[in-house]
Amino acid sequence: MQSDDLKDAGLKATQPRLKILSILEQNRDQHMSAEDVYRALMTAGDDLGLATIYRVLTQFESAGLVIRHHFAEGHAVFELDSGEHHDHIVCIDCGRVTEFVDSTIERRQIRIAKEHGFRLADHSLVMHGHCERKGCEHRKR
Amino acid sequence: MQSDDLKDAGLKATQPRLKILSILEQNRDQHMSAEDVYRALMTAGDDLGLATIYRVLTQFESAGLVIRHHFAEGHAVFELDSGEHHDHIVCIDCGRVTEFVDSTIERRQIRIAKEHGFRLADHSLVMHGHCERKGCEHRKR
DNA sequence: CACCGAATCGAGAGTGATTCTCATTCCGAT
DNA sequence: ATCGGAATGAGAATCACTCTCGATTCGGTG
Repeated sequence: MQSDDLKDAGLKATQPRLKILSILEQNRDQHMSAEDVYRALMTAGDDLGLATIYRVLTQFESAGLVIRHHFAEGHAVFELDSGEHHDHIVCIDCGRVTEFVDSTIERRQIRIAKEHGFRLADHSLVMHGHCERKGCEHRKR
Repeated sequence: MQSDDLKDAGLKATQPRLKILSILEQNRDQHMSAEDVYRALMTAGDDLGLATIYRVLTQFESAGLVIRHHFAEGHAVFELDSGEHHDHIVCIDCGRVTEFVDSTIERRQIRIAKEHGFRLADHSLVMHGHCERKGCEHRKR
């Protein structure tokens, strides 16, 4: 049950938190901004304050439930933390996000960090390109 | 002469642009935010408007004179474009930025993009870690 | 080297995303 | 059911940045 997920994460199981978690689970395959979550809740008939959404998403991040990304500048997007690290390719034209993992790159990073006197804690690799998917119009922005 | 650099980039050699370029050259080893540039100019006795700095930095970026990065969320930082692509490691504790290039990673990225149906245009790899440099206190945030 | 139209500036208002404040409401251990 | 601390919501505030527009500066021209 979801309320247990929250308890396990050390958070009280409040209505707003349950609803936000539920929206994120219903959109596992997407990266949602706070605004996206807000709109999804409105559509579902739940009227939470935007401030609450920002606050809760940040708590979820601290608790390790979600990961925050900054693909586009301007606003952050969130995804449930699947536990498996991965990097992203974002289509410059349509914004679609594809995930991938590459062990060669992962290994090289650790080595490079070490060579430069760093203990690697974390990294963010975002590639930008043009996807060949049909429906992606390479629309000029 | 600097005014020629601007002319070559297709920009009129105005005082504000010359001064901003000069500040960036004096800080080649740093990544400066618009605010940093603003303060450096103030300190040097030049009182430009913040709006001008943002505008000029954006023009410099379009002209290929500088590169804009988003290491920390919140604000962008700029560095003169050396012409050689590189990625970054940022120390979580002291904020120091180290640059590196790794051809293995560069090659893998192109291949991965292709495998996923993308034509790679660009990428951003930022690693975060703890540097071992003395003076870096691992000070808690 | 003074002139003039176009490009550029600066100050301040405006914007979008996010955070803060604080009075009110909700959880959950007792 | 009760109570105290945690959480929420509305709106103000903040932050980084962009826009607007009247004033100023460039630099090619005569």
